[in-house]
Amino acid sequence: MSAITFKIEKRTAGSAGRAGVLHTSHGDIRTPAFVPVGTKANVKGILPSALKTLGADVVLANTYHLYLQPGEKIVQAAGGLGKFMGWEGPTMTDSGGFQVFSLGAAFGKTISKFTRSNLVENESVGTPSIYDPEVASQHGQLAIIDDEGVSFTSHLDGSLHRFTPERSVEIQHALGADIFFAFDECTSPTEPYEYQREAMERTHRWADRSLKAHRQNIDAAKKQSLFGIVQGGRHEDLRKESAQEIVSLGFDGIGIGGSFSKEDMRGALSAAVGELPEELPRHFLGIGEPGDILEGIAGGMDLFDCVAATRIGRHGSIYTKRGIIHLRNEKYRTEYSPLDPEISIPGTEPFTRAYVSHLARSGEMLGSVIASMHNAGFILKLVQDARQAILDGRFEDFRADFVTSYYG
RNA sequence: GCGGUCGUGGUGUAGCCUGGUUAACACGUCUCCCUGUCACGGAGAAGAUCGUGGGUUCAAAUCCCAUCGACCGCG
Repeated sequence: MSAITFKIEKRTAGSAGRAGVLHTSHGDIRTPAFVPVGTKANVKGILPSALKTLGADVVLANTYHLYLQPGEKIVQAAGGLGKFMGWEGPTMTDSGGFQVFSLGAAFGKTISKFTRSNLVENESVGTPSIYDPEVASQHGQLAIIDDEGVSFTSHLDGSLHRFTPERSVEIQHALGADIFFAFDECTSPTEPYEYQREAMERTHRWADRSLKAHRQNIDAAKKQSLFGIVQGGRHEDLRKESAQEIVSLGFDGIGIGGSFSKEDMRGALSAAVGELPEELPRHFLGIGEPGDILEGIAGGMDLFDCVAATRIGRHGSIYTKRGIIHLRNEKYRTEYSPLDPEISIPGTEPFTRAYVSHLARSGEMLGSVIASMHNAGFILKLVQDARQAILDGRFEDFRADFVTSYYG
């Protein structure tokens, strides 16, 4: 049994896309949907009320971060993630597995510089039992993967911690989101095929353990839904195999994980989606840029989360119908025009490029707030418009028009 | 008027005593990057002939003299 129900309302004609509604006890998520990321129980720079006005149905927080600070017990005592952060709608949590990747993303690329390090083991068999010390040290972190789980040091104080699939489920039960993810390993695209297979199979074992741990907690299983994650790197055969395996385990929804190059994304996605049953909601983890989201929608994905909107906004860049612009650039200092003359984002109407350029240059937090709101609103609207286009039977035209304008 | 301190990229400084490769650093500027988060992030670039004039020396930001300017103290 599942705590959510998913209904597909309309499919695209020339592609695998679909529009639907994902019902949760905290409200409906109209799909395709963009899920703003609120890692530490807040979408950086955007109040929940504003987020709602911008059109968000659901937000996603991170297990790794909330476990470290303030600790899942505090969130649980507050009444769960949604209550804690003042968000009344549906919520999701990521498993923390991605940190295994993000802490060691450059492993293999710069490994030659560290051959003297006794931290690097089993290099020849492609088993990075410890990830790149240089990258890790940027965060003051190390992560050690074994079949049981992953040991890692906190980026906050360097203390040692350990996640296993069971522990991740336990934490996510405490956080109490409507939808949460199984603990997985996200590999670097630079890893060889053998390692991609090894990591994928480990992720499958972890998925099975996650599901068992979830079902053991009767109360949580009634209220929360668990999504399994398909891995397999850029290899279509692995993606296919992973999708079959994850589906067979009986999750409430499917996440597509991984780190791709642009060229590999479409193939890996379609290979996986081809193995998925229609009725399960599909979440494309960490995607993405406007074009990638539309690609994902066409490929049959329903949910997307991504930090890019708020992150690039914080760093002074905004999406426009004509592509990304860097507001910190010299020329925008005196451009007294709307952030994007071709689109209206609720709450950002009064502000000009010159104004936000000034705020960004002077390090004012309001600049980050306005740009984050604009970008989140831009992506939310893009996905909403795409949804409407699917319902109206004109998705491919909509997509082509957008891409032509955005990517020139 | 006398004595002293100080003048180095846009800003603030280091280097000067013990002359010697492309004058260093921070911030700022310019450009790029950011896809299951890093708000105070990452990469690259441009930018000073060291106040001015003269002298010593193979060689001066560095030593000497003069001069201009800023500041401090004494009159």
